[in-house]
Amino acid sequence: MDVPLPHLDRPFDYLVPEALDADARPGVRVKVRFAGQLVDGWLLERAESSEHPKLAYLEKVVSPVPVLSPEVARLARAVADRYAGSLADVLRLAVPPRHARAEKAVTAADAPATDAPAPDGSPASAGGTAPDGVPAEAADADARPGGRAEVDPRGWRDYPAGPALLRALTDGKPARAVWSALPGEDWADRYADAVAATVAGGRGAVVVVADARDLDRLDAALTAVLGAGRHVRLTAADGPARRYRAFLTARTGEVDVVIGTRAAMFAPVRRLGLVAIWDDGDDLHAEPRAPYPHARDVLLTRAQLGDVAALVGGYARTAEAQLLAETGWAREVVADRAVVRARTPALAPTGDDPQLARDPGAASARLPSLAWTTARDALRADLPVLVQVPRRGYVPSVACADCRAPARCPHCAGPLALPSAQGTPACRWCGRVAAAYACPECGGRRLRASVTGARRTAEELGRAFPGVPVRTSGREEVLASVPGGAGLVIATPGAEPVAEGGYGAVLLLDSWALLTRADLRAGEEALRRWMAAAALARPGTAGGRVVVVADGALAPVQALLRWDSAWFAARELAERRELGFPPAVRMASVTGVAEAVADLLAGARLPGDAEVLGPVPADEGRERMLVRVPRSRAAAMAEALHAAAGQRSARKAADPVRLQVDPLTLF
DNA sequence: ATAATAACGAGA
DNA sequence: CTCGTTATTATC
Repeated sequence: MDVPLPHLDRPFDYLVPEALDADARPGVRVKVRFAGQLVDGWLLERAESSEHPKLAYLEKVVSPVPVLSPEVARLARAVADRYAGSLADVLRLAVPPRHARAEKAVTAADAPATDAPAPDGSPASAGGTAPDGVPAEAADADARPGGRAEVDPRGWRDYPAGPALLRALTDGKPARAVWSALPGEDWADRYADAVAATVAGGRGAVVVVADARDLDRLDAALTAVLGAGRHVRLTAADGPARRYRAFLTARTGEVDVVIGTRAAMFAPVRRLGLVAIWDDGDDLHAEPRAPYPHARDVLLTRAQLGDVAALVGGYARTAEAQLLAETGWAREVVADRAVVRARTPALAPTGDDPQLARDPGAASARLPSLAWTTARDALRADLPVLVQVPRRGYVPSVACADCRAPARCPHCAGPLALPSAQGTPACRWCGRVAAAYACPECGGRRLRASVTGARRTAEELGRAFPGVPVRTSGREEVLASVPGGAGLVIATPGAEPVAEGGYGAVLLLDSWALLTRADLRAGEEALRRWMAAAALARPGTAGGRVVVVADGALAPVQALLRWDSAWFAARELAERRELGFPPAVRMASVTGVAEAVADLLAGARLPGDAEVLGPVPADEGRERMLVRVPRSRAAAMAEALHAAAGQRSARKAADPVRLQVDPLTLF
């Protein structure tokens, strides 16, 4: 039933009229009369009989195409349960809106082929709770052709466990890996290897990446390895028609490799053998619509349910990936330290003190002198230089309104920030408020917010290095790649182009904008962004250098300097265990007006060891409570919260309450 | 949303 | 005790 009300989150039985018998197959969209009105729904399974005394007839089969595969139906139910949401909400994310013209085009093209392979050969039990053993996909895999082409494991040889991973994929084994990519690694090629190995074993794959640029890269790499037409892109950015078309291509089994952004995480793939996600720390992987599932968790659930291999990779490792490794659920695929050392660019921290910049060039660019000389040397060697600058939207730092000198704390020289538009500036390091600030340079007393954007940094650096071409890559225009040779590239985090041959120098200037964010993940996120940029530098042996403007004693900076995000992730996870934060525990946030939140929690039969924390004020006069349970009680908590939401919706409680399991931000 | 049903209270 | 009104609950 395609209604989002939590108390209606269960299957309903209908009679199938004679005329619809042929079309009414599991997985089709239907229309039924429910409480007097026509509503959309999903046909989950056919049955001989029903417990229910008086059944109504199915009104209509919207389209005879069984868009919902049994595997995805089962997955959707599991995801709804994990996130305390409704099946209908998950199905809205899992199956793209129907596009009649696209449907006609696809089904006309391969009408004879659609019935023959019978993608759902098993008697479809999509109801969710009834586990019918091995899904059809896994059973089919045994029928894989014996003679299979080996995939060249060369690219994975730098990782001792790599070649074995590829072999396992080809053998159809449900290998699970947490991969830490080496700096300079062409991750898209490695993912293409993994997909090719899976395909060689006669099975399909789903790969999810964070954004369009990563998708283009993976697309190109896959085309190179598999050839054209073996895979399909699934992303909301392609528009409804193309998206639905791509979806159908996968659903009919025409292709069995789907790549895409998080819209692809539910993609139906025949004989699924591998799910993979690249850069799982990117917050774009978190679905912003109810029930807010995270692509990593959806894919891992999929792997778990279907005996499917899983690959979680990135330059940096998340605490969640670390948990997979520590619990033994997945195996680490990492390079030996000697190889890491050989591939890593020369990394150095530097202070942020403008006094250090005695060179006139450095001063005019407002760069610490080490950053300036590093860039200058790389340009002299005819190598490109990448400068990572903060993105707008972070709490802005503050500068003198007259001379533009950065405003610093008179006490500890930390950066000042304005907590609100009209507030008093306060130090981000020591927290002291600087009520009567006077600029040490010019004596000015007025302050202005100053996140120096990519554009201005570009202008200033252009002046500091006359004659050098300057490119910017950011929100408006994201560059995929830049040529080798002397040139400056100014990019915001996540928009760094790849340079031909690698950058001679990478300057990471946005350190405290990242590190001082009031966020559980601030350190992890800073490291992730630094590593993503630093990975584009040449190895130290080939002259690649990275300068990070940050205190070298800080743990994320240490992790960057040693290129050891596993160490940082282990530390981070240990800390979260101590503090009782995800992923060490499971949390849920309950957001709404105070009475509604209290009402829901009062009605929730939470497990005995659940802790309820809060309230914390949320935006628009609402408040937020957090519920925390040990991971072993996660399912019980989700069930209790979903049931409580059901009670509320059944009695038509007016004020909505938002339930989020493992919300991305906790504060 | 809306209809069936249970609960309730006033008036006969 | 009945009728009419209102809260509650289920909706195939």
